[in-house]
Amino acid sequence: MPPEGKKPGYHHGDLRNALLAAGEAELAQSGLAGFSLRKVAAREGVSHSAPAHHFGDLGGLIDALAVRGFDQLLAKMQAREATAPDDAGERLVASGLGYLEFAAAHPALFRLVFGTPMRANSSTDLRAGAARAYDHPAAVVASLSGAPGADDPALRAEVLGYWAQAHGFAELLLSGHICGDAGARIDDQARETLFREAFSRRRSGAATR
Amino acid sequence: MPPEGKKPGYHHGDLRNALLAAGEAELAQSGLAGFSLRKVAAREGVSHSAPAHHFGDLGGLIDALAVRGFDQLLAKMQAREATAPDDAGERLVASGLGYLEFAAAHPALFRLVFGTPMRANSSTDLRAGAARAYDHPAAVVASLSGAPGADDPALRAEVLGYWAQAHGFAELLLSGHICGDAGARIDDQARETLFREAFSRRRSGAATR
DNA sequence: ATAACATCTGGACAGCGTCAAGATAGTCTT
DNA sequence: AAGACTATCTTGACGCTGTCCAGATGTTAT
Repeated sequence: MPPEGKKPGYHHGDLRNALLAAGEAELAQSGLAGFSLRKVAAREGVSHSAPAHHFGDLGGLIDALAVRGFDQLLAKMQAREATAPDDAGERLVASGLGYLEFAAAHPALFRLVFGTPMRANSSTDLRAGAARAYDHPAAVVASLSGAPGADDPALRAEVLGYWAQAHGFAELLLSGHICGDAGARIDDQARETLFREAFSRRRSGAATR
Repeated sequence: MPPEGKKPGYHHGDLRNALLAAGEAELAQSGLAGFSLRKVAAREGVSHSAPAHHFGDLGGLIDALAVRGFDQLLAKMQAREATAPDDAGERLVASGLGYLEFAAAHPALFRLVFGTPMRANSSTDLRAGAARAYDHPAAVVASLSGAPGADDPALRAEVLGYWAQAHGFAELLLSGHICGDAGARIDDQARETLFREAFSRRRSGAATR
């Protein structure tokens, strides 16, 4: 019966995916600070050490949540781009706005995703998820810059600068260093105006390369 | 005898400042994950609940460390600028490099500083520390843009874009999304080259405003 | 000296992540 | 069909955490 999980008919059915969903819910509700393995387990009505078999330890659960987070981030970028006019520059701005949208909609998950350090021994899933999220804006920048070689160092710098700006904007927003209070949700429209304003200067620089 | 703390002659002498120093040391050694009030207290040889009287709770200690962190960040920016040639653009780049230097030298403290959300009810000290750190790059940008009015919205956007890029670069560096491994210290020279490359595009954009 | 106060200790408590041992349910081999 | 095997989950324990509270200790003011 489980749609896609693992084999059907376990004790729980599909505990692994259920725990991931519960983890996201818990994260959205209690934030990153109060996040705990035991609360996630309790949310699914399962014993406190049931998650261990699926994720090893807390780090394992966090990594798995981060993988899903990367994919959600990517999806937000793509969704926002789909609403943009058919212009390379506009698509890039839209992608950045999608980035911000995700951070604003899921602040705790966003912090979890980028709080998880990418290490040389990180799981393959995690590295692949991060790569998917990075490759997409890279492709957009490439199309904007007239598609030079994919390994062009200038392109790499361009993507890095773009990503850093969008990411920093998101982080500062969540820290409350932009709107003055991390709790008060900044108005969507105001956020977009602010980002466009700050970002347009970067774009004009990119166009002159 | 205590140089500047509070009144002299306590049981410990100047426990508050001693705990702050111990906190930074603990942070540098064990990172943000393993950070604990009790370990900091043990470092100074005092009981596990001695810090409570000076900082209230863990959040109070963290806020106090964040205030110091902001000042250290500011100092790093200023120190780096002092070595830059006398050119507004170069000073701005130097300021960003100072930002990165601080993040690379004190990763856990950097994350603590910006992980502490600025809320409307945050302590006056914390808000003032953040303001000091923000006002400085703002002044540099203002001098670069030909010093328009301090409340010019265009200037505000310019500063925000600059800050976001430097901050995002630092965060991505610490997450391991730039060099591929959060543990491996990226070479100082490589970091600077990368940042200059990514940042120069922004500057050229700024110049055309 | 006596009172008031700031500072620090020590014990208690619930919640946490992790580990080890055992119960339960599904699958596979024969 | 029956037994062996494995995956899944429960239970109880451990040390560590932040916080609270009663009290001890040292300092200052009256």
